[in-house]
This record gives sequence, C-alpha cells and structure tokens, in this order.
Amino acid sequence: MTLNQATDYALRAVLFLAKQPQGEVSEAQIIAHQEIVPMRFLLKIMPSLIKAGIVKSFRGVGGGYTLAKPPGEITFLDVVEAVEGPIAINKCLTDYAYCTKHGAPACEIHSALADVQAKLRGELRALNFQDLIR
Amino acid sequence: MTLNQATDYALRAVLFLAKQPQGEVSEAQIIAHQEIVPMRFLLKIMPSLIKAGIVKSFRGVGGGYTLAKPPGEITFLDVVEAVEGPIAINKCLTDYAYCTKHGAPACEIHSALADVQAKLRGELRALNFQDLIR
DNA sequence: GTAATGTTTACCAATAGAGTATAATTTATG
DNA sequence: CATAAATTATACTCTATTGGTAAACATTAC
Repeated sequence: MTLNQATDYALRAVLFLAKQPQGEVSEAQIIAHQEIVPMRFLLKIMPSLIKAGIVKSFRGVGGGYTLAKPPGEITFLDVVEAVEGPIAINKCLTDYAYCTKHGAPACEIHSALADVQAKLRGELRALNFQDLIR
Repeated sequence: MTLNQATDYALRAVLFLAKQPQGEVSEAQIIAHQEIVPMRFLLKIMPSLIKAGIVKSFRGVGGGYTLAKPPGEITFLDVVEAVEGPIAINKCLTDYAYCTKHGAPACEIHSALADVQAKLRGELRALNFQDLIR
C-alpha cells in the first residue's frame, strides 16, 4: 500500500519543473541535484512522464525537460499512474484471474475495495501542481 | 499501491466469520475451503488478526476462530493495518530517514501525500463488516 | 565533428511476496 | 492419561519486484 521510490522521485521532478519559469528547460543533472535523486535513476523514470504527456524533453546540447502543460493541469494521479500504471488497491480489481474466487459477484470485499479505490483516485486527481506552488 | 494477498485473504476470513452465527467457532480448514485460501497461508495470517484484537482463537479439539468483537466494530482499516502494519502511502510519512530530502519542511509532496493518506485511512475506517452483511 | 544531452536496453543485488514444511503447543474427550 | 485435533511458531524456498547502475545509442547545438 505504498507508492514506490520512483513515483516519489517523479513527483519531486514534476514539482521542480512546475516551479521553474514557464518554458524553462532544466537538465536532468540539475533536477537530480536539487531534488536529491540519483541521476541515472531519474533518467530512467522521465520517459514514462513523457509518454503520459506530462513532460517534454529536448535532446542534445542545451537539452533537458520542461512541463508539457500548465502545472494546474497536472494532477498527482497523472504522475502516479504514469510511473506505476493504473492504481489497483487490490489485484482483483484489474485482473480477475488473480482472484482465487474469480471475482465472484458474491465477493463483497471486491466491491467495497472498488469504492475505496475510486475515492482514492479522486483524492489524487484533486491534487494538482499549481496548488503546491506558493 | 496495492494491498498484498495476505490482506485480501484476511479480509475474506473476517467477512466469513462475520457471517457466522455469533459466537460460532470456525476452524481454519473451513474458512480456507469456503474462501479459497491456501490453508497453511491462512494459518500464518490469523495470528496478526488475533494480536490486533479482531479475532479470538481456540486451540485443540473443537478449536478454531471467531470474531473478538461485533462485526460493526471491525473496520477495513483495522484488518489492513493488522496484517500490513500502519499504512504509509509514502515511506517518508513514517520514516524520515527514507527521504533523501530528510523530510524537509520544504517538501510539499510530503504534506500533500499526508493529506491523501489521512483521507484514505478515513475511507477504510468508514467501512465495517456489519455493513457488508445483508 | 565533437561534446553535451536524453533514450534504450541490459544487467545486478537486495528485499519483499507468496506459499510450504515441520515441529511444538494446547485442549477436548474417551 | 493417551490420543487426536486443532492452532502456533519458526524456518525454509522460490519468484517477482524494487532500486539502482552501466554501456551503447541517438540527437542536437555549436
């Protein structure tokens, strides 16, 4: 029930970019150093943020990263699911095969957890990066 | 961000016990068979429910398990934390040493996630086993 | 062309997850 | 008291995931 380290780093990286002047390109080394994230590891995480449309990258000299949209349009949920894939507080919620009861309709646990999960996603969706910048 | 299998099994076991006539003692084999849980594994999980005061056990002939309190007083949060320990959606929320920024006050991520976590715990606390029995 | 950047792929060690096995302990009952 | 039936405790195994590193590659400004 814990976000992994990569997600933590990704949240920090996005917040860092959100704090920069709009359009400013920050290179990996700067982000890693400021946010105290192992650079090689950060470099591996960033592409998932790019595929999710959260971040844009520029290669070559003077390259780096910048946000692909305004901080107010990027939620915690976006970042979490970009890095970890869809949230599933119980495996049975995404893959019935995992349930030894085969996601039986009789499984009240299943539907109760689905409700909790929906609310959790709602909380994460309600958190955007504009709100975190003072 | 997923509950582990043991927690899933524990939730099922508690729900099973909640459905039995009050005071009825069910042995592990029955629970395991009904809920399709590997018995040996279930036997390993039950002690954590006992330590948390959720379930009572009886050894020897005619032994088994029964709830230690009314289903309405047992929440999903109780069971989850009994099996997995305190919920921490980010490790930095319980152990500052895990944070490479040392849980800096400057870490807005930290406080935002603390808020999400509090709400998640609230959702799980609002779910009790009486409500799941029709 | 070269140096500076991100991308991709592969690799590695450590840990956690899921489950099994075995021996020990408790207890009802004949 | 002996025995069978049940939980408890401990240790073990196997696998997948996590967290991270390394090397080769691709792109771009100068």
